Formats: sequence, structure tokens, C-alpha cells
Amino acid sequence: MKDAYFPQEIEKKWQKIWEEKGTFKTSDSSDKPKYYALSMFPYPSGKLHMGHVRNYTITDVIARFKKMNGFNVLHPMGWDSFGLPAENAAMKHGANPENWTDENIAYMTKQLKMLGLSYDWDREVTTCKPDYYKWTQWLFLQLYKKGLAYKKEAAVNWCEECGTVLANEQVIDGKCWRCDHIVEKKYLSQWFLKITDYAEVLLEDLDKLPGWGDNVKTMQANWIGKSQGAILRFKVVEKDLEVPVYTTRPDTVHGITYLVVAPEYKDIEELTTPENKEAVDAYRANARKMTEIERLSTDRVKTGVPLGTHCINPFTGEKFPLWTADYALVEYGTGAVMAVPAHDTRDFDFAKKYNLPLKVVIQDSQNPSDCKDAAYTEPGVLVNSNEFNGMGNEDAKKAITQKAVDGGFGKFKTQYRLRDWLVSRQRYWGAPIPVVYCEKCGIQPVPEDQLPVLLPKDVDFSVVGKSPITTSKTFVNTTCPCCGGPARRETDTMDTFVCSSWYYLRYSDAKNDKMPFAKDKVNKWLPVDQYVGGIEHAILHLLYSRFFTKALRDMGLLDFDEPFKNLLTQGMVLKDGSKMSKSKGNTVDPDEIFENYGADTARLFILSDSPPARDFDWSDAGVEGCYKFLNRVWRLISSNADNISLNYTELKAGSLKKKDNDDLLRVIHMAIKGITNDISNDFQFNTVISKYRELVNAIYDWQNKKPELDDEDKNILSFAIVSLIKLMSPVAVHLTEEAWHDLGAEGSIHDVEWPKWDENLAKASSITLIVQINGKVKDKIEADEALSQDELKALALNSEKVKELTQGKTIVKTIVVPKKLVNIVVK
RNA sequence: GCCCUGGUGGCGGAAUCGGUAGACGCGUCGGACUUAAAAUCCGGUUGGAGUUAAAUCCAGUGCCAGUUCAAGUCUGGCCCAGGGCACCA
Repeated sequence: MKDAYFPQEIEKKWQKIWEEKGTFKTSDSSDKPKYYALSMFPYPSGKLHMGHVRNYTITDVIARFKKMNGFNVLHPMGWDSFGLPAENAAMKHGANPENWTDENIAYMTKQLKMLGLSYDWDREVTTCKPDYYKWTQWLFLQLYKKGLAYKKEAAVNWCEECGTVLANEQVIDGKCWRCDHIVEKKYLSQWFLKITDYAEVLLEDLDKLPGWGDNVKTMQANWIGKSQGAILRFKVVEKDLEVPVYTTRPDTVHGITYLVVAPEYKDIEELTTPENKEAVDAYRANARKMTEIERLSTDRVKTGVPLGTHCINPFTGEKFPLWTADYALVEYGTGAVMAVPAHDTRDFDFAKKYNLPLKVVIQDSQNPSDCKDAAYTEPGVLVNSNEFNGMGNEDAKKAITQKAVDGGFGKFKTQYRLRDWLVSRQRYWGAPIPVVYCEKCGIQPVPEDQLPVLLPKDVDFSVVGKSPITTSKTFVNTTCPCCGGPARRETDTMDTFVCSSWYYLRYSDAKNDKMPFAKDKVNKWLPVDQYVGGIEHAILHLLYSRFFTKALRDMGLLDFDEPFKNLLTQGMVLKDGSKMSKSKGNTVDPDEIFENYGADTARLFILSDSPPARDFDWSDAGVEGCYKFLNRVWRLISSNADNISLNYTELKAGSLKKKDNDDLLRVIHMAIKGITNDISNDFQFNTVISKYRELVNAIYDWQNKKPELDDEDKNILSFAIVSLIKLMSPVAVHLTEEAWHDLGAEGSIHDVEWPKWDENLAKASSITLIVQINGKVKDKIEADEALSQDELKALALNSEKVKELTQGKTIVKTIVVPKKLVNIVVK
């Protein structure tokens, strides 16, 4: 074994050997229980960043740990390779998105291999390749057959910068998720996936995911936005029309003093009198011009105009006016709101501004309010509400809705905020939506035996204002699969999130050319046992994937309800307290770290300083520290190469004659126990690495006190070093392999079993008894752990310290915690 | 406004059940080795009081109460930071 540690040399060597020997291939047939460890696959943007390094290292260590613990592990990797950056790069450089993507994949693959990740590359999936997107298209057709994919004209989010529509989930604070451009509303005919059919079960099944963090589950629950209430219908006085409203507060129905419809409400023109038309039209035109951000700003002063017509409250017979105001949203509920200014803060503000009346119908019986200064929105008892007076408002919600049901003017209603998923994109670099339009036959799905619908090559990427794909004559013009007549192909492609909604299924059967995956294989490997990725996908990818899994289950393609059993959302990688980004110029290039320190140092460091779920602050000194530690480990092994034998005798409790050797044996067992528990318990890799250091420090300390080693010493040292190598092998994958072979081992360290500990040895030989007086530590006594509670008590009371401090005081009582502590309570 | 997460030394962070607060590392200070430096090794490092040095004592886990023999940990009420949702009726 060489004296000095040369990571660059040994890392390349082992990467090559592992690849040749297929060390990390996964077999479909194995007696071992399965374990599926998965990182969110990357977009091939060009180069890995530290966020990738962190993500993949975490998953890799998990995969290796599970493999050593007897699992048949699936740990695959692939590329989320459709999407706009490739197309933008193509437009800028006159290249083809495919070439740009391929080059990036090749470079990033090389980087992943340099990191020493244990992927089974035979299962690689690349979403932009026809052998993958054929099945994305096939799945789209299955959704279409089930009525879960449909086309409709709707107000949609449009990003001018990206030249395409976006899903609701891709609009962040009124801006495009990708380019930050302000999103506009457009009326367009677009393809949607009917995720709303699954709103209830997507919400309910969050309870089946104890392995997900509450933060992600709450974000999804908020996004789905379930509320329970009622639809109430109000007759219009001047017209033969009704206005239905959705409300969660039917208990306040007697307090309605006006009603608001959204400026885009479908019957608004009918509901406007000729005298009010001019003002209403102007208001609506103005609302149209406003951006979503302006319109949805909560601190904006509410505005509106009266329509001139009125409704009748069926509960009171009272007549009240209709208004239009942009605080009513056309896309939620019915697009109309019953206004109860006394019990809703928004209605209160609006009523105040326009001097609309206010009627109190709910009161806190202890402390009634007249609601002159603020709306009363807390629970209470009904007043001014006819037969419901005196009823608690929660009961009244049911009773009043029931009256509306009985009277034929209302019903109970559960409402969700979740909207259907808009999946068409007016871009080239995506999976073409497999549909053609025929003048005679209408929308026709492409027959399955004609899949894939390939992306055309004869496109002009320099076009502005439309999708490049529309410039391909060979693509656009086609024949109708139904009548054989001339037809036009759909030129929209699918949102990349469609491709990524099922890739984790494909890994189970990546080479299948008859099906997206075989049912037995997908059922064997899925659900994913541990999914690791960034929090930014809390709603987008993770919600879409859950929807896909449930839809595919209902089609009989698979037999499980949820795709990801456990989810670890890793924190961001920061530098100097802020997120690494090119614009801030605080990025660290993984290549430089590999070159200067090696991949093992990078892996060790990225796991060392913070628990995986928390943000990680990159520091150059920290990297240096990890590199030094690996050198220290290397020296420990290389300087002892002659003293270490892989054929050491197994050491049991009491088998060692020397006290210091027995102590070291205990330290080793404690390390095995501690490290195993830290990984098993939420993957606390930062403390795992502390324990590596403690073990190494302990071995050095032990050795520094021994000028000469006899047979017993050599035996315990061998056990110590072999245990250390095994424990470190999931993290320092190259160094441990090199050391393992230098010590004369035959097979790979990555095929050995995880070490086991003996409970009797995983603790110190004696205990430190803590002696407290009134709960404060006053003394520490080394004691035999076999001592009884009475003996411990006696020991504590006999301590000089205690005698001194209790002198002249009364001992009220004494609490003994076995093997740990004695607390003496004195007055 | 609602929801989630977090708040512990100069810094990152540790502390299964309520039972030694600050593991391990970074930084820093001192020492050894060296002609010197690097590398390496050894030691100190929460604050304050105290002492030639020690011993020792006091305070301390965002704030205020509470429960308990004992609270970083449990309960109630706040404050702050990060993230999510938001005129959703």
C-alpha cells in the first residue's frame, strides 16, 4: 500500500473495474427483498451542480447501505431531457436541440461516473428518445380513451417569453416558473389532463404517506384546496334567471345585503340593465387589461359597479342588488359570491367603500358586536335568522343548507381549488401529442401501432412567434387514420412534466419495446422505497406523479396506490449564506473538486456538515478538512498494513486480556451500532461522519499508547480497521475499495455484508454515575453497571462532595435512575 | 391573514425515553517536530466571577409563564427567521 493518498489515481482505476465487472447491475431475479432507491432525475442542462452532487450522493449512500444489509437494490438514473432550454440553445446557436441535449447527457454521465455512483446504467431512461416518448404518447392515448385527456377552450396562462402556455402549477406569483416573465391570460383551445377527477383521493391518500414530510403534504393539501359548503341559487327579480353562488358560510345567509359576480361571469350581460351598461362594460374592459398580479393582490382596494338588477333571498324574501367586482373569481366556485359584510372581511371592506348595508346574523353571545368597525368572522350563535335564531353557527350551516335542498334552491357542495392540468405546449422539443385533426372526422387519436409520432427534423428553429414544429410540412400534413383523407397533425407537444410523471415506472423494465413496462416488473419494484430530491417539486412533479400512478392503477396497468413510499427533500446547497447561482457568481464547480480532492472527499463533505433535509453551507475549509480526514484514514491503514490480517479471530465479550484492548473493542461496537442507527433513522449522515472521526481518533489514541504490538493487539487492530473500512465504504467508495484490496481481499468491498454489533459490547465497561443535588450535577462517579439502585444511592450519599454539600441540610428524597443518575433533593 | 419548518458557542451542527448541554468538525489560540515553511502530531477554546496557576462558584439552548426531584426536550402564551398558500367566498 502506498504511503500517500492519491484519490485521482485510485478513483479512475476502480470506476473502470466496477464498470467492467458489472458491480452495480441489478438483477430482476433474486431471493433477497427488493429496495428501490431513487434520485429525481436531472434536466441535462450542461454540467452537474452541487445540488445534484448532494442529491445523488445521499441516494447512493442509502442504496449501498441497503445492499450491504441484504436487499436487492434498484438504483437507476436517467434524463428529463425534453424542455425549453434545449430549444433556446438551438435557436441561439443554430444547432439542433437533440445534439445539444446529447452532448450534455454525455458530459454529465461522465461526471456522474466520476462521483462513483452505484447506478445500473443498463436501465438508463432518456425521455427525449423515441423508445421512451413512444410510451409517453401511448399513455396519453390511454388517458384520452378514459376521458382523462381532453381538449377545451379556456382562459389559460401564457408566457410571451417562452412562447407557450403553462399549467397553473407553473405560475409562481403570477410569473413563469422558468423565466420569471409575467404571465398573461389568453383564451385558447388546449389539451388538459383531468387531475381534478382525483382531487379527493390525492388529498385523502396523503394520510397513507407517513414517510413524507409534513411540509410537502401540507403544500399539496393546500394546493388541492378542499372546502365544504353549499351552492345556493338566487332568483333574479328583473329577468327569468338564477344566480348560483358557492359559499362555505351558509349559516350567514340571512345577512346577505348584495351579491357579486366576476367581471367574466357568463350571464353578466343579461344581468346588466341598459342604464348601467356603459359603466359595467368599462369596468369589465379594465379588469381584462389588468395582470393577474395586480388583480390578485390582496392589499388592493376593492372596486366594483352595480349591474342594476336584483335578487331575492329565498330565506328572508329580501331584495338585494347585484354588483360586479373583480374580487370575485370566475374560475372558482360558480363565479358569483353572496356578500355578507357583517361576517366576511372582504365583503365588509367593499360594503364600507360603497355604503352598502350590513346585517348582523352571528354573534358571540358573551360579547356581541354590532360589526360597525370590523366583520365578525368567529363562531357564534345565530340572530336575525328567523327559525334558526339561537342555533350554533356550525349546526346552522347544515340546517340552512338542508332547508335550501328541501326548497329546491340549493345543495351541499365540496369544492376544490385544484384545476385540470394544462399539458399542451406550443414548442418543438417535447413529446408530440399523438392526435390528428380531420375536417370530416374531427379529433382522431393516432392508432397505437403508428406510435411513436416522431419529432420532425425539417424544422426552422429561427422562426419567431410560433412553434418551430409548425414549419415542418412533412409533420403537419398527414392523413386521417379514420377516413384516410387529408388531415392536420397536432403541433403542440406535451409539458415535460408529463414525461417525468412516469419515468420511475420505466426503470423497472427500461428496455421493454412492447409495453411501457410489464405489470409484474412494475409491481415487483414499485413503489419507490426512498425518493430523494428538491423541495421545489413539492407540488409539481410529486402531485402529477401521484395522479399518474392512480390513473394507471385504475386502468389496470399497475397495482399500487402511491408511487413514492418515503420522500426525503434535501435542502439547498448554499455558499456564503445564499443559494449557489451563476448570477451571484458563488458557484463551485464539481469538476474542480474532483480534480483537486477526488470524489470521495466531495461525497464525504457534502454529507458531513448538515442533516440532509436542511440547507448546506459550502465552505472551502470544510472540503479541506474532509480531505485531511481521508488522508488521516489512509495513513492509519497504510502505516499498519503489516499489522493487519483479514483472518483475525472473532472477538467476543471478555475474550481480551488487556483492558485497553477491551475498551477499543467496545468503541468499535459502539461505532457500528451508532452508525447503523444514524443511517436507519432518517439518514443522519452528518452524525455518521462524526462517528467515523471518533472511531479513527480512538484507534489512533489506542495505538499511540502502544510502542509494540503483540498478537492480541494485532488482532483487535485488524478488527478495528476492517470494521472502519466496511462502515466507510458507502461514503468513501474508492478509498475503501483500494484499502480492502491492498489488505489482500478478493472480492469488492461493495459486496460485503454490513458489520453487526453485539449489544453487550456496544457500551462502556463501567458507567459514569451522575450525582445531582436538587437537579444540578455535583459529582460524577465511575461505577460498576451491575450495582443495584440501593447500592448506587449509597455510593452517591457517601461521596465526599455530597457529604460536604448536604451538611446541615435535610435530605427530602432521593431519586435513582438505574445505571445513570442519583438526584438528592435537600432542603 | 392561514399553514409548514426552524431558532443551541465565533461558525456548521450534536444531545433515542425529560436525566452530564455544546459530541464531531470548521475557525482560532498555544505547544511539539523543522534552519524555516508546508504537512503532521499534542493541548485549550459558551460567557462571567475567581486564582500566580488551579480548585471552585454563578449564568446559559429566541422571550415570558407553568408542570417536574430534574426541561434544549413536555404544556400554555408570545417574538423572530425561512418556506408555502392566499380577494378561493
